[in-house]
Amino acid sequence: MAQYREQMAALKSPASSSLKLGPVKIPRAAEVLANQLREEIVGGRLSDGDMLPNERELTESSGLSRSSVRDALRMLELEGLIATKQGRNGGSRVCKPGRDTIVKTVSLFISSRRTRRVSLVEARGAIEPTAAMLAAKHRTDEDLARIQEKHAAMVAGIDDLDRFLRGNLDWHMAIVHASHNDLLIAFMESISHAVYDVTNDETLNPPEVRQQVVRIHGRITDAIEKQDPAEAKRLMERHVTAYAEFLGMS
Amino acid sequence: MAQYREQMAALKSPASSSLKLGPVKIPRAAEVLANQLREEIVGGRLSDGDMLPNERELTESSGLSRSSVRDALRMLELEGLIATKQGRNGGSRVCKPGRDTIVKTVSLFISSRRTRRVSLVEARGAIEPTAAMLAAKHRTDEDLARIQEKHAAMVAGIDDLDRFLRGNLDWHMAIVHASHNDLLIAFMESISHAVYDVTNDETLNPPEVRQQVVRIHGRITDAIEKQDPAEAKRLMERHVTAYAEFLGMS
DNA sequence: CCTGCATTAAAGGTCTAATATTTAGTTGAC
DNA sequence: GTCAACTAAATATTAGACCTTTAATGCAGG
Repeated sequence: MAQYREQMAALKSPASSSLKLGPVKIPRAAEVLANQLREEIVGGRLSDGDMLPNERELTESSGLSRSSVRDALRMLELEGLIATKQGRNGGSRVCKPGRDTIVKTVSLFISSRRTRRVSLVEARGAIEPTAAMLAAKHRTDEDLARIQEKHAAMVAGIDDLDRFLRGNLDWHMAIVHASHNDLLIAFMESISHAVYDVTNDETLNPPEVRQQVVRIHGRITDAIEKQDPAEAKRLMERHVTAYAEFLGMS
Repeated sequence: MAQYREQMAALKSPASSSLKLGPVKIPRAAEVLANQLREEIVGGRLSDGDMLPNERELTESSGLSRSSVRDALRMLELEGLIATKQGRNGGSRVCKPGRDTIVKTVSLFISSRRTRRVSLVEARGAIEPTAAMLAAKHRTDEDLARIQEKHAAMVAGIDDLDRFLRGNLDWHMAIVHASHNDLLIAFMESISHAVYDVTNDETLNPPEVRQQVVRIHGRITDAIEKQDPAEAKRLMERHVTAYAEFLGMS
């Protein structure tokens, strides 16, 4: 605790000289501790699956109060770096953050900024062609089966907007997953729900558009089956820009 | 509080029938409150700049303890949905989450999963061509000036690896900013530092590669100046895939 | 032997209440 | 009028108690 107070004091000490300095960040106790623990984790001294000391021990060794310790643990938990379990033999276990952490953050970003439809479609247009190319390059047989299955589901549901859009979403996500690139998967998962919501409208999916979508999806699926990266990318690019232009006109 | 206990009890009530159900999520008091407040915010009943009730009021109206209320506020703060200020007239003010929230999350994801270099470069390869295209389409004069400035800085620092890479990074980010697409900017900011770290190596940037990089950067800058989206995209695509292949060989 | 129940211990979850610190306004001396 | 001291209102932190959950343990009865 004394340690902490010193840090505080140092931060607030007057800059008596004429140094121009930006706004001073005053960290809270919990943040300081969280930073230390985070450093231990990403620095590799604590690895996946290890247990953190329990709250009371941390309280002692840090010199902070239990509330502050708990605040720090909550932060790490929200960051997806630890998972906390109640009960005997419970405690905080280190774990690698999953894609869901990214998805939550980006989803909040999108919905609270009311990101425009065009921005979403642009972002999708950036990710999907590359994802399709990588899928064609790296797909396994299970990946392919999944993609074909989702495509079939969409074709079967072409007359039902909900089923059609659901199948559409699933097909796109199956392709991105087949890229085996965690970052692209996370980004795409983050925006796909928003894209779904924003295109969930009868007028944005008239029958002739659906027909065309199904046709090109089929061709892309084939290109991935044949493991033709360039073709998969080219077709996917045409597909997303075509739909973007269609949206732009409506 | 009584309310909360009821929820708990309901969650644990025996499913007397033979329903198969997944692992039961047991929310904590603070989470429940956080969810309610988050809903108020993203649902639009509280908008950017509004003040939340202070902690004691929330304590009263929620029936929870102050610790739980504070836990909830901390969560929202970490999500970037509120900013809390100490002191008189302090409190929690609603704010839109910024890109930095995404950047932090994704950076943690990358570093704690030890994401492979190739994945990073693939993700960059997805984002940048589209960003270049959008930059050519939507750039302002200030955007262009900034891009040209960063390009000049890189050229000037071509013999100093640090300056070269720093200029490289800045140029790429300037282009992405000129796309005026918040999602692409956030994604690119998230990975650019990692890409920088991962390519910060003399052997990955021999003189002849630097020369070539500068040349094509110049052409891309020109395409953006001339507002030629297709050309900007084509060149950027060639640029990133060329570097990806160079990395793949080394 | 093994099943099932009660007990217990260890951990996190919650509540209360007090104290410390920060910050914006207010007042008063000059 | 201006600056310093004071005051009030808010969050930050601490302390300690009690509650709830969970797993291990032990024991009784099959």
